This record gives sequence, C-alpha cells and structure tokens, in this order.
Amino acid sequence: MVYEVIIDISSSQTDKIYDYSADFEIPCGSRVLVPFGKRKIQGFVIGKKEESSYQTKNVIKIMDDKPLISMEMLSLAKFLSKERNLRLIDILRLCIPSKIRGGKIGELKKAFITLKDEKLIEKIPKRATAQRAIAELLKEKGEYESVLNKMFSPQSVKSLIEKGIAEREYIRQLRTPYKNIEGKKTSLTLNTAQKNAIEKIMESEGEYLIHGVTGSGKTEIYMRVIEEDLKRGRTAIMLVPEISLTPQMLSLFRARFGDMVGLLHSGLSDGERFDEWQRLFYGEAKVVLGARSAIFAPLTNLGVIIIDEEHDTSYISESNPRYFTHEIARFRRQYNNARLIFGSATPSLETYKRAKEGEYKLITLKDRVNQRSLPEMQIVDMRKEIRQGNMSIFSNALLKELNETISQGNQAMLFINRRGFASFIRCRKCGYIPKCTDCEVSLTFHKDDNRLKCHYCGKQFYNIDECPKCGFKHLKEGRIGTQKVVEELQKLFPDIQIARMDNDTVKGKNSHMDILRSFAQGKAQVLVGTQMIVKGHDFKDVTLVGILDADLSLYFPDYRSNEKTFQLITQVAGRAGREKKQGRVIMQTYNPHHYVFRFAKIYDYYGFYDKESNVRELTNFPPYSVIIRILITSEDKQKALTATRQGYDKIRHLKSQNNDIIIRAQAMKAPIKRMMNKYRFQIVVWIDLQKENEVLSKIYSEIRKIENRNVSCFIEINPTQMM
DNA sequence: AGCACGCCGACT
DNA sequence: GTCGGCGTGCTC
Repeated sequence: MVYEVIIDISSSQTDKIYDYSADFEIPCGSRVLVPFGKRKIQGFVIGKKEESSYQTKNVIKIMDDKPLISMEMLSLAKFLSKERNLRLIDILRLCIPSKIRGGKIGELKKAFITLKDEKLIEKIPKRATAQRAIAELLKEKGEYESVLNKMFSPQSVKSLIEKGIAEREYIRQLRTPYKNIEGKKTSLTLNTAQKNAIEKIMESEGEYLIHGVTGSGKTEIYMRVIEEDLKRGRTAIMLVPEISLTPQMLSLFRARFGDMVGLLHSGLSDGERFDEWQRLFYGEAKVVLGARSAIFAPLTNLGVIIIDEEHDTSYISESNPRYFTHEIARFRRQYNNARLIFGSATPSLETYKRAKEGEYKLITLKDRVNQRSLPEMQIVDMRKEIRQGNMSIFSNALLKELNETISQGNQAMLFINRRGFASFIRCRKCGYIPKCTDCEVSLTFHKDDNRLKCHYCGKQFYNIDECPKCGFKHLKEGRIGTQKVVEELQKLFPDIQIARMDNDTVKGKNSHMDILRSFAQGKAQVLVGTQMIVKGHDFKDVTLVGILDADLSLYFPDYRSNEKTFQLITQVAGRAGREKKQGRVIMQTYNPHHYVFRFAKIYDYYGFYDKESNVRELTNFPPYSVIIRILITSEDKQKALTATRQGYDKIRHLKSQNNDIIIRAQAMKAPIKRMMNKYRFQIVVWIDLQKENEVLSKIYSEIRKIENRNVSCFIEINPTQMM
C-alpha cells in the first residue's frame, strides 16, 4: 500500500504530499518516521492509495499506537490548506503539543520508584547515607525517578533498584495545572431568560449568538448546555480570550465538571500542556477550557463549541498559520453536527450581521441577573477643560469623583488605551484628526518624510501644522503612558497607593494575577492600566472607572476602530459597581459628540450597530466586502518591486475578467517600508462579499507563481493593523 | 529545513 | 592547481 505523507518541515518548498510504501497497515493520521533525502524525518499519513506515480521509499515505522490526528482534523487541515492557503503541516502541528513533536518527551510514560519492602532498609550499608535517605523518603510514598535524581545522585537511585530494594515502574504521569484551585459552587437558580435560552439551544444543533449585556448570566447558560451534552455522551470546547482565562473561570468549571475539564492555554508549561492534551486525547477529560488554540483540541464527538466574548480580536491569529477561530469552530460544528454558541455583550459587526440575516440563531438577554442597572456614564469634553485652563490629563469632574471615591473608602480604575500607539495628529483645541478622503480611516503620521498616509489605500497628504477646522497651531501627536498617569496622580493624591498594570509591569508568569489580586484585597486605592485591567476580575469595591482618553482607539488606522472603541468602553464601564455598590464611569474625550460615545454612554448597541454598519456599507468595508492584503517582502528591493508589479498585473487582469467581483485593487509600499532587512510592498484588493472564496483561490494561485526563494508573500484577509 | 551540486575567488 | 564561498535545486 502507498501512503500519502506530509513531511514535518514547515516550508513552502516541502509543503506537498510525498508517497511512501509500507507492507503493514497504517491508519490515516498516524505519525510515521520516513527517509527523506539523506535524513530520517517524521511525517503524518494523510491518505492511502494503491500505487504511486513516483518510485517510493518505505516507511520506517509508525511512531505511536494510536493516530494522533483524527479524521476530522485531517479534513480540517485539508480544508484550510485549500481555502485559506495554509500549509498542511502548520495545521497538523497545532493539533498536537510541541512536546510530542519535538520528540523530547516521545515517551508517554515516566519512571516511578517505590520501595519494595520497608524491612529491606536494614540491608542498606550504613555508609550509603544517600541510599538510606532515599529509602526513608520512599517509606512515605513513591516518587518519580526524575524528582529523586534531582534531590540525590542518580547513581544512588539506580543502585537501590539494582539491589532490589526499590523498584521502578513506568506510569503515565499527569500534572494538573492550578491544582490548588478548588471548585466554587455557584447559585443554581436560573431566571426565565436563561431558561428560555437553554431550551432554545438544546432544541436543535446549529449556530447561535447570545447577545447578552454584561452580567446577564451567559456563563451559567454555557455550563448548563455543556452539562446537557456531556449527559448525551458528547464533548465540549469552551473558548475565552486568553486574558480572561482566570482562576475564577477555572474554578467555576472545576466545580461543575471536576476532572472532566482539560485546560489549554499559553500559560501552561510544555509538560502541563502535554498532560492536559493527553487527558483529552484519551477521553479522560471531555471538556476543554482554553484560549484560541484550544479550538484544535483532540476531542471526538463534539456536542458543543462555545466562543465567549466573541468580538475579541484574540480569536484572530495574526501570524504563522493565520486563521479565524470562528471559521474553524464552524467547520468542527458542522463535522460533528454539534452546537456552536457565540456570546458577547457587544458582538462584532460581522457576527451580528449574520445573526440578523438568520445565519446564526439570535438569543437576546436584556437583563442582568442581579437586576442592578449598568453604571452611569458621563462624557467629559476635554476641549472645554483646555479652554478653561486645565491642561492636565485629568478633568475636574474626574478629580472630583476620584476624591469622593477615595474618601468613601472605595476603589477606582483608570484606563488608558494603548491601541492608539501608531502616531496620529490631533488638534488639542477642537479634537480634529485628519482622515483619508477616500477611506474615512484616520491618517498615520510618518515622521521620516513628514507626511500623513492612509494605510488602506496608500494615499499621501502633506503634514499640516495648523488645524484646518479651527486654526489652532498646536497639533499634537496624541499619546500618554500609564507611567505618566501614575506620576501625575501621585502628585495630586500623595497619600494613596496606586497600582499600575501594563506590558511593563506584567513580565512574570503570575504578575498579572498578583497585581489584580492585591488590588482586589484593597492594597491600592487606584489601579491604572491598559486593556489588561478590563477583563476577568470582579472587584467589589470599584465604584469609579475613568477612561482617560477614550479617543485613542478611535484613531487607530483600522476600519474597525469605531467598533473596537465601542466594545472597549462598554467592557471597561462594566468594571464599575459589580456587586452591591452602584458604579460611575467618567469618559474623557475630545470628541464628545462622536456617535461611538453617544451610543456607548447609554449602552445602545443597536443604535451603534445600525449607524456603524451603515458607514461600512457606504464605504465598502467589511462586513460588506472582503479586503485582501498581499504583503510582498524581499531583501532585494528590485526583486520585491518586480514581484509586486507582476502580482498587481495579475490581479488587474483578474479584475478585467470579473469587474463586479473585484471592487478595487491597489499596489503600494507597505506602511513599514523596510523591516528585518526586508523591503516591503503590498497589494490591497477589495472583493465582493459573495464571491470571496472563488476570487481568493484565484489570487492564491497567482501569488504562488510570483513567490520564490528571494521573495515571500503573505496574504491576509480583512487585516487589522497593517504594518 | 537541510543537504548536494556547481561554478567563481584567494590560498597551502 | 584546490579549498571553499553560497546560489540553486531537490527531497516520494
């Protein structure tokens, strides 16, 4: 029999099927060792056939007793390689932990040492103190050989075994991450809305969107649905954004599902990940709780997939195998005839549009479980503050509230957006920000040639030093840091403790949790931070949330910046007044009349959705079109340029054949013209929504032709931060 | 990715 | 003359 093998090398040159023969049976999905040129390399069997058109070599051996890749994941990999131009091997690698692949722990079992008989200790020579110590230790309980080897010399351990005093057996050893986290029981009563939602979801397999305000009890619904599916003998995937995968979340799941929960996220050590993966693979755990990559969990017979905080951008993989978690979830749902649930208080425009059009069944939860109203938001016009002579970063209203909060013994959170990192120009007096005349996307300031550029269409504008709206001469690059805020705040409130949380302060593995925990314990009165403070923790004493510069994310050169800002504000606001205390939110902006803030202030998702989709439709942006960006890079500027021209010609040719499908196409320098010693160009193509896949595959095949050893091409769909 | 083949410069 | 530079091509 001839087997089709994918070689475990991630390179476009080797990303194809190689045929090998074997006179023994190999199931599809097996990991095998094969000769490849002069080397022996591992690969994956993805198919079999009677004969090959090549002269084949023989498979050396099968590496595991059970195929590591299921038929489902094989077909997923094939689907993604065809429709999304991803390498098969890159997908297969996501399906198994790196520890297996690297062969470092190829062995699934570990040596465990136990004492044969206590009486045998007598036989150890008095002089062999180390051996005696080990034996004493083993009297209590057995221990892994690797652990003993660290405590004593490996030689002593060995000789104990050789003397027949201790014995060695090989067992599967599993580390349980966060073992110390106990299950926490939750209230078991459901309100009518929750009951109805569960009933509707259990009625039929399909795709659902739960649009529920913060605190409407979505998590309880998720857990009930999972429970139901477990009863039916099926398995479940529960995805949350990486950052909200907190001990709280885990303890909820542990309480409900005990050891049935497997955990998969980037914070695990290789060993922990390997163990959790194994438990899922062997069916010992049937529920996986994890971040994005857990969508590749080795579960069979899936009953439900849940994507919580559906709008979160961490579900989009922006590097290496670029994938959309939603798309993979939909594939797996369909394959297993399972349920797929998206949940969010502020669904992405794309998801909500699909729900409105009936592609997803929409479930709306209007009320919060505790009946408490959402915190009241106040918009502060920072232009006014400046006119009144207040040049500081804190408005008078915010200072007043801060004072009050602190004196009442409550806590405050100050939020600074760091998404607006790219330089943009803003009038300090009227808040004016220059935008592209064609795209309605804010322009990015490029210091090197003192120009303003649109990252989507490439149009350039001369930099301005005077505001065209009000004539004010002090245009500024808008950007403040957390550190600055802490300094200023400390000057104003010398007696209080201020905690800071941003990329600089959360270096260590646990520092993120540590900061949050100490704030929750009241060790600081104010927490100043970026995005990170937004998710995952409930602080019962936080009654004030200040958004220092609500505009920052608005002017990111991204067509989704309005949407992101709305989502962010809603989420930040939800941090105020979680339990018994009523909260307040102060939102500082230079654009108090911008519709994002008007709708966010009154938590009007529908109002925002209608307005924003209208804008997108008029400007031809997703979800009313698909934008493809082809990034072309090379160390040789001329080669990159030639390839870009070739690619552009091909696409223009495609456009001439399908004028209604390709809306427009442009070639230009990439926003970052040179990076890692490579010159960068890009082609941006707007495609009609309906014909996405058809055109995409044509573009893929054209682009593959211009790619070579010196020129690489990356194709992105609906890119966010173009660089 | 890694390894061989192959065709041009400065050396025992 | 040859040792070795890294450009190009191939691996079932």
